[in-house]
Amino acid sequence: MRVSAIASGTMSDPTAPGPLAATAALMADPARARMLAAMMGGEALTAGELARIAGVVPATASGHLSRLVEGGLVAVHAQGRHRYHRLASEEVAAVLETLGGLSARLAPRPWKHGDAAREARLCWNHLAGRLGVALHERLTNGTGWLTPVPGGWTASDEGRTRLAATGVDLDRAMAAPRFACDCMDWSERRAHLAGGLGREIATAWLDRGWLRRLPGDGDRDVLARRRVALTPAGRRGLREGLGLDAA
Amino acid sequence: MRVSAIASGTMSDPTAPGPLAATAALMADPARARMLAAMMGGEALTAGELARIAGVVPATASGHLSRLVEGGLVAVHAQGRHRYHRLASEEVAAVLETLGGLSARLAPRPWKHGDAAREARLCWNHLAGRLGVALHERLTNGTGWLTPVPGGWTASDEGRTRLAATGVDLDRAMAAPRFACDCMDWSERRAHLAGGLGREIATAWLDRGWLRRLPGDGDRDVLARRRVALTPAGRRGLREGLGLDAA
DNA sequence: GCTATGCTTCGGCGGCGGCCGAAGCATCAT
DNA sequence: ATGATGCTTCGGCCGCCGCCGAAGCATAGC
Repeated sequence: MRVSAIASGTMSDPTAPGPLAATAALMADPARARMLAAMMGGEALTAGELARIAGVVPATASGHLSRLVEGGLVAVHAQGRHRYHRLASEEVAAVLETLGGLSARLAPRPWKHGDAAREARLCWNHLAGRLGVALHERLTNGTGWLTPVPGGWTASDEGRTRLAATGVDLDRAMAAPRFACDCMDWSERRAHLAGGLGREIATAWLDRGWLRRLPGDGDRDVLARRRVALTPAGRRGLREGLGLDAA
Repeated sequence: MRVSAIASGTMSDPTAPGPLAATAALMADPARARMLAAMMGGEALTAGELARIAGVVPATASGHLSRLVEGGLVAVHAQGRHRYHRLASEEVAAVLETLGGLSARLAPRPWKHGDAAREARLCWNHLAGRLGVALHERLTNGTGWLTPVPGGWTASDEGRTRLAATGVDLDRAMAAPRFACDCMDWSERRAHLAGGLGREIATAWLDRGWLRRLPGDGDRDVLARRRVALTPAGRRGLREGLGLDAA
């Protein structure tokens, strides 16, 4: 009978750590969590930078990074005497994003960061902060350029035209596993745009000089590293192309 | 200037644990992870049951559960001299699901569980295992009863009719935050159906006796607790209603 | 009342693991 | 070659936390 088959030796040791716990443990250390959060900016960072971000000496950071690489969360790329680290996959970024969102909502602590990083920043590879929320609002409510589908959003013809005119590569956006979906914003507590479209919007606007990265405070502040600002050209482009008046 | 504002005291302590690490730490302990996995079955479990599942004495389990409740991952409901625990929200379940999926893919270790739990089981609130994968296959490939949209799946008219005929409440399924999306199967390494539709399918088929819960091995085996089996009526219903021949 | 059961709190033990400084390699610069 | 820089490995310290047994409450049943 079936039950005896389960009770027999074929079942896994119930006291085994389990893969979930192992992966969670990698994220559970404050220093490692700061490193991972920093890598959510999308760029590859050197071990030294990550050590400073995490607030530990290089020796400690090296150990942490080894474990993250070993655990498959981080990919490393040696170049000269530097070793560049980045998240291993978009899936890792997605897990960190959802886990971070849940954690932020669970922790009722008021958001301590100053307003600077709330204005506009990159979240993984797409636009977040007040600007990201305003864009989401503009594209979905009222204009109908994005219309809801079960798991996210799809673009109307008018929306495609408008977005393409701002330099966004819609074909590449469609090729992503998800075209457009919501990503909860830690600071605004409202949704902004993620998925392939979010990524293409951010890269396109950075490329054409509508957005520029702002220098952070050294590399201590995780959020500051990802800060971006709308340039005058970008402000004009958003008003004329999307009818979005970024205050 | 902006940078000085960040350098000033308004920024959070960069050495603070951070909510992400704190939440991850709650999932990082093997015993707690087993408890959380057990609660993914959807039912509320008593502290004693969870202690046995986790393989620790009640005293230890009590401590773990306190921390999970304190951390907002688990909700507790006292009734008589029992205390029933369940996951605090669907969002928690979603995070566990994605984190578990990532972990399973990262850990290349072969799946140790016997075949029993692989046949058919409930994953959170929807159908998984071989039956879940077969159903997913049937609904998407060939029939086109589910058609892909950016973030998941939508149902064709034919698909709605077919599913409604099996007792699925499509209105309730549509009301969910996600109608239908993929959930990676730990044992099969292939997608099965999650979202509102997945939930409604499982509840409907359990209600009409097409599926029945199987008794697990006491409550030691997490997967066994969630095992279900197709009844003869269910086998017939699936073949006649959906053209799905569940071997 | 008393006893049994479910659960929690308390105290103490032990180990995992994070931290650092020092030393060892590797790479780049002069 | 010689030194400087980036990074890793090694060794030792220390604290956190998971584990258990025992005792303390609460509820249910007699």
